[in-house]
Amino acid sequence: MTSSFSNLHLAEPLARAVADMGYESMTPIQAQAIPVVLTGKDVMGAAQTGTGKTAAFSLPLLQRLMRHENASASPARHPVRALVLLPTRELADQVAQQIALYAKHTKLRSTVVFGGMDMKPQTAELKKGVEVLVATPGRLLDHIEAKNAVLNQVEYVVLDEADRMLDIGFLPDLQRILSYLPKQRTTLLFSATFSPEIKRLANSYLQDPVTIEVARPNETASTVEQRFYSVSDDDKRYAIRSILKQRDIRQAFIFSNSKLGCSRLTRALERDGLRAAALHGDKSQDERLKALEAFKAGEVDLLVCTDVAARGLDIKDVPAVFNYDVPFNAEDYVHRIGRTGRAGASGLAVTLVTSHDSRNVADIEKLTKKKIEVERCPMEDFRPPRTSRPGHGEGERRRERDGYSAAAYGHRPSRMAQRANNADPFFDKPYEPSSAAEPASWESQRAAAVKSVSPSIRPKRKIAALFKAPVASS
DNA sequence: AAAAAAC
Repeated sequence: MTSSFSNLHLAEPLARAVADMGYESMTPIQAQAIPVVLTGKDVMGAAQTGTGKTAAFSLPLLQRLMRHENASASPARHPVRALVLLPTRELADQVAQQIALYAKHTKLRSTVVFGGMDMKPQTAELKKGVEVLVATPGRLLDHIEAKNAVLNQVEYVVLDEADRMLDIGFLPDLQRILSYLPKQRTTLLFSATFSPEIKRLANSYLQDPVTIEVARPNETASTVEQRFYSVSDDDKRYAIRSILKQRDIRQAFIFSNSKLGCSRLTRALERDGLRAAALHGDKSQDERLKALEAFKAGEVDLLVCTDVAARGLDIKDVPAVFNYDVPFNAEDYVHRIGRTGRAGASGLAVTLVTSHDSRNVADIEKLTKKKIEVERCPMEDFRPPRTSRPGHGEGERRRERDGYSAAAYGHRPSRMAQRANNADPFFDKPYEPSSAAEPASWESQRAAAVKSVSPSIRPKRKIAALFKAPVASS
């Protein structure tokens, strides 16, 4: 076939590194991007997750840097010539390791700097001089301001997970970093997802770019089986345990929308006797790296994480991803489920859906252009009987197992029954697929909510929250 | 509604 690395005529040290790693044929993004990057043009590249984007930009980048590689030990003779920026520390670490492998037979030097670690060893590496610098934005700015890193000779800048790097949270730092770089340079942007707005913004950073799209942007990998299960908040953890058991799955990523939720879920799963570790931004860097390593080594089965782990992390053979919470951004859904089904392997992505997630589910459907069926969750009964409460007989146990059904009891639930059952008529009702093609407007959702909620059983502040307009997004 | 990235 034409898409073999041997047809690329990479410089011998790079070809040898590729052979060392056992790579033979290129993935589509590699086959398309490598020749373009070799020309030195600006690139905007979109490809599905897990298809080898790192090699797609780093191999041709190294090849171009090799034209003037330099064996001298002086930092002045080793200016930073290529800068690779990433949105999380773990990702910077991973990409740096990969680049070091590709460059190992060349004379090119590379290093990585990110926060949460001692500055000194990073400074020492920078002072020795590196051609390729991999970094997260905050720490890089620290090094720039401390004059540890001089970027006025950068020829190539890569924004990996580019849409995240360009979003509002990162943009100020990114702008400052870019202001230290020469105007005359090559800029490469890569991601699996690009929204139209980000695409427009991205184009303002590129000169006469070549756009490479090997798949429809935002497309999910066909190797991932996607399931959406309707559950109540209280049953989420039991749902996960049921599915793990039924599918005979040992390892999985479990995504939570908040750091607190992530920690709580981890503790609860540990109490259930499962081997879980938490990974989120409130953990020390040491704990973060340990959690990741333990998961990679198979010492931990469930990596419970926030979206810090949604993008780019490449761990072999992770069979499943659970969305304990439906992500706020549909783009994050695409990235999260991209942690499984990598490099052509098969994977399972299970999203747990409650009644207040309709809108986000609709957004996912719209973004991925894939019809979503919300199914009944296949649950084994992991729910513990709550015998500690007084007055518990067969009826209560059945109710807790099957959920409260007014029909089954032939009457309307009393307020007390509702509280005892943790039933919340609006927030805890399992998700019901709506026949409406378009997501309901916020106003109509509010109207429906107000109608369905009797003020007498709702605390006042929750009602007030329902009336509060959402903050304008943009 | 949250998370991430600097101390």
